[in-house]
Amino acid sequence: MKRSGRLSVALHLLLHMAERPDDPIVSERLAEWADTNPVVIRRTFAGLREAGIVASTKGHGGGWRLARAPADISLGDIQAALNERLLTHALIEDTPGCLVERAVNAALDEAMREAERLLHERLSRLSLADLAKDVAVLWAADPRAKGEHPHEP
Amino acid sequence: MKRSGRLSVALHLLLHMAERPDDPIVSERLAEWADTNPVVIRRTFAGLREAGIVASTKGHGGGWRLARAPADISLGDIQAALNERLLTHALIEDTPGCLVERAVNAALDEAMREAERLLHERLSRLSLADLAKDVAVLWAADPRAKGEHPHEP
DNA sequence: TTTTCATGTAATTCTATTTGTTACATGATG
DNA sequence: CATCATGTAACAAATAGAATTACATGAAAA
Repeated sequence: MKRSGRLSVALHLLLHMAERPDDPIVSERLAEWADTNPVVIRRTFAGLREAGIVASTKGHGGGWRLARAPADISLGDIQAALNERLLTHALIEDTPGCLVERAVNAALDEAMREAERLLHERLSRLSLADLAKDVAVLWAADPRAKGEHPHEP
Repeated sequence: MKRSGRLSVALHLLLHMAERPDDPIVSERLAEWADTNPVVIRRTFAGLREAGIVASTKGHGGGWRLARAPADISLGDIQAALNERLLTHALIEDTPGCLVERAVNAALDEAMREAERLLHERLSRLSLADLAKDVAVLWAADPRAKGEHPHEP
């Protein structure tokens, strides 16, 4: 597989950041957790910073932390901040002269937009705090699984 | 742009094939219309043939034609036959040990599946005949536009 | 103030996916 | 049997995304 995608990676890391709101985490550590490169983290998180979801500080003791409470950060916010394309939007070209192409584009575009709208609404109804609760439920159901966590001390 | 995508290309060509159900169209001509290569057409249409949407014949007078009436071919059928991925399905990995990753995957997967289901239902409610009707409406609204069609004799 | 640590970002390389191309086999028609 | 068309495999090219390198900026500690 490997179908990571920025949204899932960001969610994973943000949830870990939410576990310890007080100490910032450096890009290098986040990169280890996500099995990627620190620069990729900075690039990805740049959008989150602009959206006011995370804040970064330089120098000693610096790193990344959440800028708002987990309950105030929806998955929709995160998705929008990353502007990752979740749907393909398979249109033919900008302004086709062919009437058939125009009709195809119109139909597909409308269907895609509707699906996109649904997806965004659904993601907007979930917050980081909700997901953290899901994690707690999983943990209660299978306490041993916490040990399987590959990146805890 | 150039965001073609197999679905939009296939729809475009199928609609043109629906205009003249009686004479098969060769891959080379379809390729010209879609501004691509004949082999790409054959590859794309192979899925449609397996799904019983189109039929191909070899030799003189051969080519591609619709295998069913346009009213019996839904956009959902076509999309399924092409198995083009319209949504990104951004999951982390197959079976993550980390509970956080599992919770993220569960939430995203459910949202994605719902959007996918909606999209497929919506596409399944539209047939090629419906789109052909849309084309007719466009033509009535702007009769000159038929002349802009780049691939008519 | 100088060193160290961390982010910010541009530029480049790597890699995986998709698309396009070539070549040739198979089958149907005249 | 010559021609036309699909069917496919194999390969090349283009693309997009990710990873890497390099260096600048700023903050804390020494």
